[in-house]
Amino acid sequence: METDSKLIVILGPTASGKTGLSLKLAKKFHGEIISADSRQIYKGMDIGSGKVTKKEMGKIPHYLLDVASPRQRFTVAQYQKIALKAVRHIHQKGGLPILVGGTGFYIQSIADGVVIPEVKPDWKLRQKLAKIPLPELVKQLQMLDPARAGIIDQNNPRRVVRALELALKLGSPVPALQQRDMGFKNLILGIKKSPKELKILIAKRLKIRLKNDAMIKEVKNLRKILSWKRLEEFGLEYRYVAQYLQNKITKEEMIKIIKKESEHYAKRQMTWFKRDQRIHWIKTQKQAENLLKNFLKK
RNA sequence: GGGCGUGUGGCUGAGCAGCAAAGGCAACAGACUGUAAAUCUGUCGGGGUUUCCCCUUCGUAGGUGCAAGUCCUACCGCGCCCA
Repeated sequence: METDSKLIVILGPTASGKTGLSLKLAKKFHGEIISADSRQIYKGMDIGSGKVTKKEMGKIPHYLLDVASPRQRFTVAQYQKIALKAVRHIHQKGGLPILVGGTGFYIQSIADGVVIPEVKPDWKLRQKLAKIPLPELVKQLQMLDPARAGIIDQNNPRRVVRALELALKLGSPVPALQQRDMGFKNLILGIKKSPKELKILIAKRLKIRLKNDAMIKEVKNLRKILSWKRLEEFGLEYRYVAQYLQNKITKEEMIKIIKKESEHYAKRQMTWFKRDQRIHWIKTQKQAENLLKNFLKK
């Protein structure tokens, strides 16, 4: 079985069962799991992010969990570096790396080797820019990098600011999107679930997370080292549990909103995934296994 | 029985006599070059030859206006107060 140049990707919307499937496939195919989840990255964010437990992991090595403090902002570029290292490491060991997660951008950074411009976020600069009205920023960008200005979403302050940041630091237009050959072949599996199924799964999962106030306690713990604002930045469970703990919403409202927002999130994920024609959409574990077998034979 | 108030698109909720009718929610679609569970956009009564035209809408029925969701009358439903 030739695995030293291959990568399995398991993706899908939130609550679709990625973790479970990845564990089973890892066991069966001597795989090692690399998380591609922008929240599981952080220490202390376990229940709300749906992180695998030690017990579930068993002997299967996992990477890219708990690699950052939630006090610091983690980014795709950092993710790309560490995750790539993990892939290489597994390859060297003769194992099969399985990239698992729902963060499309993170997956893309590994599976497609997107080249991210080497300009670190300058938070001071961003703070400064945040005070300037958006139309002003857009005008500046149009002068510095007209091509970029035409491409990006001019209504999205976050995008405009980053584009400006690049233009200012680079002193030249942002190069067109580049992809680097990562040197390995991908098999991308997507877990297919209908919106109705997801809705049920999301509700079920939330109930479990809320059991014995486990998730509430988790957020309370995080609050010891994080501001409410930071906590709310994380979105979904973290955002709305934080709002609940601040008495901004009732518990019933919190539950309702988390469900609804998770459904929205699942939809956004699917919008991202839909455009990738390489994804093999599967319904069962058996389908995944068959695809994997074939892939590994080649 | 009397007084006051209210009835708007799937929901919520604005609405000055010139409106297919603000905003919010939901729904549907989409973007994504170091915050990506974040951030942002479009559509959203129906139809068409779709930067414009037509039709049908604001509890029901009449009425007054060139023109009515907006004014008047009656009726029906809902709410509060007095009996």
